[in-house]
Formats: sequence, structure tokens, C-alpha cells
Amino acid sequence: MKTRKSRAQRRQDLIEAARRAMIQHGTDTVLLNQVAEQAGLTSGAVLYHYPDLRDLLLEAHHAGMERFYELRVKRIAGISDPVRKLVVTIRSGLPTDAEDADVRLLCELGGAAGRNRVYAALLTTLYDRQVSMYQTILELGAAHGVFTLAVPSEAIARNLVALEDAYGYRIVARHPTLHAAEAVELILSYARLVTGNPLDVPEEPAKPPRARKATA
Amino acid sequence: MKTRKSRAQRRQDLIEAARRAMIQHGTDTVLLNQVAEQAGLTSGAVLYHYPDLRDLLLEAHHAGMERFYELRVKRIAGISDPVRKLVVTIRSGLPTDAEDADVRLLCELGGAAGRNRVYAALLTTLYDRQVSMYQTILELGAAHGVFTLAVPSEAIARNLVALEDAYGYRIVARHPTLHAAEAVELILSYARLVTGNPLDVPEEPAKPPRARKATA
DNA sequence: GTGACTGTTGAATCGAAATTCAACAAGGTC
DNA sequence: GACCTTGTTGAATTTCGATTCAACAGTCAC
Repeated sequence: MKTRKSRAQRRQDLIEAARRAMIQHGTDTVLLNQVAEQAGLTSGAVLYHYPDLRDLLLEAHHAGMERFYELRVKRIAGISDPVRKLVVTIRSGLPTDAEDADVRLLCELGGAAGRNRVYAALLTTLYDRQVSMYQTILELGAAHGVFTLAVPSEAIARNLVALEDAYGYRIVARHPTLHAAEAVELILSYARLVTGNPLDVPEEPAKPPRARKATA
Repeated sequence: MKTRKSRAQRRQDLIEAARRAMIQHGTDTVLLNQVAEQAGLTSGAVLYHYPDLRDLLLEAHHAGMERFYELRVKRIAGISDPVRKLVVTIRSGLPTDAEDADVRLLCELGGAAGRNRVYAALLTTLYDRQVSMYQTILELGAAHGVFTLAVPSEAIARNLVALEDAYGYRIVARHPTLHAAEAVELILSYARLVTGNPLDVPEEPAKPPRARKATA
């Protein structure tokens, strides 16, 4: 038998399992058994913790959103230069590729938001928080005199988040010529224009890959 | 009993019924019976015309997309002034409100595209066609000397479509302060900057409402 | 009008997933 | 180390939607 786990620990596991199951099978086509399988449990055990599967799915979406947002905040936490801050933020808003789990989950959410008020509210909150994030960066840059904002910061911030969102969808849908790198350039082309700054920040050097078998 | 209809007519009806059912219940949670209900038929009759429900749903999505695109093309068909053309196109890309059926269906599609390659291909095609549409308008304006494009027309066109898409999602998700009018303004703020044109085109006068009972 | 074809129904059947629940096992408590 | 509480299983049951199909009703050709 599976090792027993504490209530809190198991709920955490289940949320992760639900995330994986939803990404694989779709937010509203995922089966109880598929969540159970991801968790290495039986459907009965899942129901013991979440008598209504929808509650679990909602918590999983919530957790996914939170993780996505927190990750972005963390990435720019140490950066003081507004220009670098802006560029890194733009880069962090896009999926790495079509398999990117976090963004795929958000896209799932977007599709359901037209029908599901709770999901809609969740996404709206995320959008607004991201707008604030950008707005802060823009205002900071303006205060430092490195950005000359062509329109109010809120408008710019809204457009930046909108662009990220849309390119996220396109990348997840596997557009053949529109990958993360191209999307970043497109968004930057807007950002340059609207901030009056060339935003010339070199690409982060790719982290050296972890030890592999026989790197030639 | 329901009046019998010709094969072609019934298939058309069913596609419309499927569209309505999907908007109400979701692309991949819609039930055969819900489609049948929308069509005023029984599930057996639906299956008689479409032995596999998925084929019907796909055709319905296809039809929805086509309709959306054709409508946009038609709206700008008679306009020769590039400035008006651009502004009208931007206005026609957004949902009128959260209930807008065409856009809601497209959002549904976007959510499923991460898992469904066929839906993904459908959306990618639509995106590319819209980009071409904008690109043509931009080039036309540049040729006429009314637009001074800050970056290549393809980049602008991609960003414009991306902005429309993203604001479509936000509006459908009922963002409390971001409606069609605000979204148009946000997109225009970008378009002005990147074309170097004030894009000052008065709102279409709202069509006079059809005869009502006792207009005061 | 008669006959053949075609679209439609409604009831029967099938199947898959959710739900329930008695039994049981792991840990803690005293 | 007996006793509880709690997490988990697995099998039985229920639920619900898809599928099948025989019967029937329009419609058309002649």
C-alpha cells in the first residue's frame, strides 16, 4: 500500500497531481481517475480529501497561477536597473515552448473563463496584478529618467500583458514561425517605441546544462 | 414531429446548433443531447447526419472562424482611406461584450488548442490571415504616405492581432473596467505610435434602433 | 395513388465513470 | 501493547450519456 501521508501533505500532492492531469487531459475533461493515477492513489482516496473534484481543480488552478506570478516576481527581485528589469520581465512572461506547463494551464483557464465565473475572476486578478507589476517598473524607469513614456503607464502595462498573453496562446498552439524568441522581439519592438529606450539588454547566458553522460 | 429537411439544410442547422451548444457548455464538455436540443431534434437524428460528434464540432468551429473573418473583411471592403480602414479593422476585431458568440467560440478554441492539434492549426491559420489583412492595410497606408511605419509591417500586424486576441479574452472574462471601448483605445494608442498617424476617425454613429413600442 | 427512399423518433442496450462503503492498515496515544 | 483515529483500498452499485435499431412518417417519382 502507499505510505500514508498527513492531510496537508496529501492535499499538496493532490493539487500537483491535478495540475498534471489537467494539462494532459484538459481542465474540464479530466477524469477523477486520471487525477488519482497522477497521485498514485485510487479514486476513493482522492474523494476522501476532496469530495467534490471541482474544488480540487480550482485549488490547482489557483496554485498554478500563484506559482507563475511568484516566479516572475522572484526573477526581477534582485535587479535594480529599470531597463534590465523590464526586459527580464518581458522574457519571463512567455512560455519556453509549446509544452510549458504553467502557461498551458493558464490557456486552459482562459478557454473556460467565458463560461465559468470563478475561473474568469481568477484570470482577471492575475491580469491586473501583472499590469501593476509592469506599471511599477515603467514608473520607476520614468523617475530615473531612462524611460520617456509616450502614453500613461497603465495603458502601456495593459498592452504589454496583453501581448504576452496572446503570444502565449500562439506558442502553445505551436505556431510554426512564432516561438518565444520571436515573441520577445515583437513585444520589445513595442516597448522600445513606447519607452523611448533602446532596451539593449544581452540575453541571459543559458545555464550550463547539468552533467550529462559523455559531453563529447 | 419536426418537419423533415433536406440533408444540406439540416447539416447547416446542426452546425449552428453545435455552435450554440458549445458556447453554452464548452467545446469539449458539450453533450450530444445538448446539440440535439439546440437543433430541436433527438440525439438519434444528430447521429444520423454526423455519426461522429467530433466531426460536427470541428465543422462548427470552422464555420465560426470563417464567419468571423469574413465579417471583418466585409466591413472594410468599401473603405478606401487607409486610416479609416485601419481603425475600422481594429474595432471589428473585438467582441461587442462578454456575450459575443463569435469571440467566445474562438476563446473556447484557444483553450483547447494546447491539446488538440487540429484546433491549434485552425487558430494558427486564422491568426496568420488576420496578420496579412493588417499588413496589407499598413503597407497601403505607407504607400499613400499617411503611415510612417516605425518597424516592419509584419511586426506591427502581428502585434495588432495579438492585442485584439488578448483583449478579446479579457472582455469575455468580464474584466470589470476593460470593455470594448477601452480596448479599442489601448490598441489605438499603439497603432498611433507605430504608424505616426493620429488615427482620428469618429465613432460610427450607432445604428438608429429599430422601431420600438413607445419611444417615450 | 403506390412504392421507394430518407429523415426522425423513442425505447432498449451498452459502457464508462462516479459514488458508496465495508474492510483494513499505519501511526499516534496512553 | 491494546486502542483510536485516519488514510486507503477494492469491489459493488449507481448514474448518465452514447449507441443501436426497429418502426414510422414525410416526400418525391412515376
